[in-house]
Amino acid sequence: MNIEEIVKNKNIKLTTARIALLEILKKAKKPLSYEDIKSNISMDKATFYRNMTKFEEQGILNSFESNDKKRYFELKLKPHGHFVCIVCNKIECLNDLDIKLDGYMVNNVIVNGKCKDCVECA
Amino acid sequence: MNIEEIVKNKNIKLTTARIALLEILKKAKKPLSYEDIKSNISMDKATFYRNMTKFEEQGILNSFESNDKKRYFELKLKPHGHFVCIVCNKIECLNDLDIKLDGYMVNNVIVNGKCKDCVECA
DNA sequence: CCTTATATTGCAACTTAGTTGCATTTAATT
DNA sequence: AATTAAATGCAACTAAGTTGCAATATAAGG
Repeated sequence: MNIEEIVKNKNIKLTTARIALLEILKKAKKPLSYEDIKSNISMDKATFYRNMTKFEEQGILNSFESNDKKRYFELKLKPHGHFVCIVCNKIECLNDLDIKLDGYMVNNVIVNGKCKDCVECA
Repeated sequence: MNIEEIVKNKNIKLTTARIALLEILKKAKKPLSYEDIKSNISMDKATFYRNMTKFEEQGILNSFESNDKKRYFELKLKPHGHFVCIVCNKIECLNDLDIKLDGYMVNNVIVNGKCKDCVECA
């Protein structure tokens, strides 16, 4: 899935900033925060957050607050859940987690707890 | 389950502030933020957050960041998941959601999406 | 019941992820 | 190329949560 397909039929102007963001998000195998990618882009954080809001409004990505008080963003390519470790804040994708709730629209499932590494070191 | 049972065998000094907090959390049928309860208590927010951290360290409660950038706290009485609406930020308890992951310790499951009301109004 | 050691509290100052206003620049359209 | 609406960068701001420190309350021992 290339960038053109992602933004097809969306109300999105394709600026260089947005293409750079979408490329990075597409390559990432997990949700990213502004902190994660700011060294890879030359873009004000206001622009970053405004673009993320726009992408989310247009249904291109999902976002959620993690336990480190940061917002994480991920393209809506293949739906899957996420595990967030309350000790080390690591985020892992959970591909075998499919939750449906009648009458609700489910965007993202987040499981909070201790990851394998942090369970062992407890 | 009364307050004495909750703090039994925990390293917790029972101050009036803590008793008030535990009473409020026990009565609540859903996770609460500082914002939610500050009008019901006379307590500095530093004291509030330090006590929540202490309670969590002692395994008395779980906490998580919601999509409104606030931290929510709930006593660990009966394990259950939570639905968080990305539109209206409402939090609902999901009592029929039981997720286990091999090797991980699961504390709290959060489902992000649109609640029944916000799906209808979309 | 009074004293003492230790934990807890309140205050105020601070931290930091994210937001907003505004002037400037860029993209899409004619 | 000119027009127009949207996007960008900057700097100032917002607000949830944290920290240092002096004052206070708690639990334990005499």
